[in-house]
Amino acid sequence: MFSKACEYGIKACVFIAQESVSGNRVNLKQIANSINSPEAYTAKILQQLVKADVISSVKGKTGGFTMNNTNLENIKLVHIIKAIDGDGLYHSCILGLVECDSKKPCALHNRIYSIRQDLRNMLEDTSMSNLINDLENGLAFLKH
Amino acid sequence: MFSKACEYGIKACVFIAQESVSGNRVNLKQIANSINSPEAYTAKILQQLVKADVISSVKGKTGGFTMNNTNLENIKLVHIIKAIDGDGLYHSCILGLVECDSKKPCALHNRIYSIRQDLRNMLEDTSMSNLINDLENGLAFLKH
DNA sequence: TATAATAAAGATAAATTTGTCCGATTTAAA
DNA sequence: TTTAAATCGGACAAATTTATCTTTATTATA
Repeated sequence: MFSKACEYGIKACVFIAQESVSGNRVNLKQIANSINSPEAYTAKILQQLVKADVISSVKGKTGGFTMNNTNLENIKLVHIIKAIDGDGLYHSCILGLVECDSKKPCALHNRIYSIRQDLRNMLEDTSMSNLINDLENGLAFLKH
Repeated sequence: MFSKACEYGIKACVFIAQESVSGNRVNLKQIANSINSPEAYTAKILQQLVKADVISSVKGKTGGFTMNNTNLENIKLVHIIKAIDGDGLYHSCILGLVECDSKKPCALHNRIYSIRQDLRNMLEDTSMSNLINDLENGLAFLKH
């Protein structure tokens, strides 16, 4: 459903957000460690997220990554996913037709429509603060 | 969401099913043409579907592919998808955790759960006959 | 100022997915 | 019996995704 890169990106963001709340800036090694991801590849993904303004970075010694923690309820899953995978997940035709809409639907268009809509709503509604809450309460995990 | 191979597989099956109803056996060229897919690659996918008993094939001149048309309401989307992509779509963790269930959920587990369940139900409920109906009535298309 | 730790950037490599090609086998029909 | 049209199977190639390596730029601190 998501690319591997996107999976890493989401987990990294949640971790960064969580640490940002506690006032901590975290570096690549800490991130990769906390989400169980390959370090160098994770670095590439973090760069994409910095460019997309989802997270911010500080170079140099004591540098690392943070999220503006006055804004965590405005950073939604959809922002991360768009930055990495684009918005094909609920925009492009599920059967790959170039032209597919309610006027000229593919064979699955109507059957997948509401499911995709639900997915879209979830991704647009779920914020970093929402996700952190579950984590803090031990209701969810970023690694096993 | 689906792999390219799976997209082709679904479209091919619907086309084959539709022709089977009319008593027609169809060959690779007709299939690739009707769903706008690369011929040789489509051949590979059809082989997988034959092995998985989703479709059947006849070799030699006048050979081709058919579906048992007394059984079209029992062939569901899920059978095609399992044969090509496996059942990861609603079985494996959306964030890639090896261990992820209601007892130890990933950060998105609960938020994606019902959406995946809806997807699963749709794939398990939608049969070839269902899909053919829409096609026959001009309510859906396999190519643009 | 020198050093060490960090992110950024670019090149490369490995793995997977997508796609092509060709020969073997099968079968209907000329 | 030959030929032509079809699936099958294996090898190969291209494209994309995932992952690594190396160098450069930046910055805090000893």
